[in-house]
Amino acid sequence: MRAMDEREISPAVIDRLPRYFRYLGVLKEDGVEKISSQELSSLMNVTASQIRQDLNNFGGFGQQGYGYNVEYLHEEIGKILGLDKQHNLIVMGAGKLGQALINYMMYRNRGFLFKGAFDTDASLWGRTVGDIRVFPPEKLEEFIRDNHIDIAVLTLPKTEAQATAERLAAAGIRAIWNFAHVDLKVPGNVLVENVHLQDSLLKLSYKIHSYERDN
Amino acid sequence: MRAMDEREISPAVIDRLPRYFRYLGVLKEDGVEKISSQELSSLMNVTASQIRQDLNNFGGFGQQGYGYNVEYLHEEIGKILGLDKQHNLIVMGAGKLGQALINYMMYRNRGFLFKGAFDTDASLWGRTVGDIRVFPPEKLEEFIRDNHIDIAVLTLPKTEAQATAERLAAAGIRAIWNFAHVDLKVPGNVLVENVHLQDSLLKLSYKIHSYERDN
DNA sequence: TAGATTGTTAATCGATTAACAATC
DNA sequence: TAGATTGTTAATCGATTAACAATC
Repeated sequence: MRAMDEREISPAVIDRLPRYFRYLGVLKEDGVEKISSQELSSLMNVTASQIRQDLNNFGGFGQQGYGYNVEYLHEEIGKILGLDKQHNLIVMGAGKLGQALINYMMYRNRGFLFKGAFDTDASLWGRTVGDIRVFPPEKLEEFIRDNHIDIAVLTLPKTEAQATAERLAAAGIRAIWNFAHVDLKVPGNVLVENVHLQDSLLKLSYKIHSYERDN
Repeated sequence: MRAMDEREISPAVIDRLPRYFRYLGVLKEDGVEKISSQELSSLMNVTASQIRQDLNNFGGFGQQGYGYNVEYLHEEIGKILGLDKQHNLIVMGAGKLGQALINYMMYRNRGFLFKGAFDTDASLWGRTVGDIRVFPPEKLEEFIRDNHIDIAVLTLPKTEAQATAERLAAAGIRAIWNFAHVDLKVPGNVLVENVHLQDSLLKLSYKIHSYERDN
């Protein structure tokens, strides 16, 4: 029934967690009360076996002969993802992408609070994006400390990204959501999640040409 | 020396191709002429064996006793990724994210040409983002045909995403770069690459809490 | 030629799927 | 209780790493 000990969770499982969370959220909104691994599997296009294996990495959330309670499972996966905690974010680089992320993510994600943005461009200082103020970089360390910032969103040119990442690490940031077109080198206690948009577009390009070669 | 037959390339390999391309681009810019799998491996934090295996899915690009010519390998991986071809793009949804993507991606990626944007908001029609014009949705099919659009960037609310994807598929689009917070159902000949920003942020959140549990 | 390093086969490791006993 | 479906172990499949012969 339970299985949560100190085993390492595989990256493949972690990759799938947000997707489970997303589907369960939709089911919950639709008023679905219970779901079996078989039903969820046909919905998500994965095997029922994989769903049960994945979930059992974190504990037994289901009930034999019944299935899973949608609301409960959604809640529990939310906790596994850390959504019961609050996160305070800053955005490094208040250019087009930084501004868009503030606007795009701010209201969608309860629990992730954008607290400020930083940019070297003095003409942006004091201005607001959404209702987030842009500050000069020299205020960074103080701001991180005073506002308990744990996540920095990095939307800087690749030339500035590495130096800024190091400065963020030194200032005690916990995690970097990296949109810069480089792989960051940071101390092991700073966690990095990359969104390499160029890489993603290149993959799509590959698929197009690979498909054309084969058909 | 060669190995390119009709074997299926694994998704894991495809995932790594853009990263190889990126590192080789930097090496090339830095004037590095040749590199061995061993040198590249320590740079990229992967095994030399994996690099050689990955590359040999597509052919023998190296030379025994020498290594790989950086410029040549960069060029060849570029071709594998389809970067020798031109792609014409439209953006569906000219909101903050759509606008940011146009500005962010437009000048960085030769070969990917943004041709137009579409939005239901009449106040945007005729306006430009970067130098890209925003059109009303009723012009979509005609525009795709006339401009040989092959990729659509989808930055719409999830409620509209699926219907729009179907319309794009019917209009003959080849691929969708999907930023909407849903998994699209499209015919098998339409290729989809997802950028699920919320999922990515949730993964980062998981890592933070998992790290805190373990330390 | 000798040294270096690829291309490729074989061995290992990890992740997915299948099967089924446990149990609600 | 009988039926259903989980939790979990075992079997399979695929991906990564190691090893080495081929060869520049």
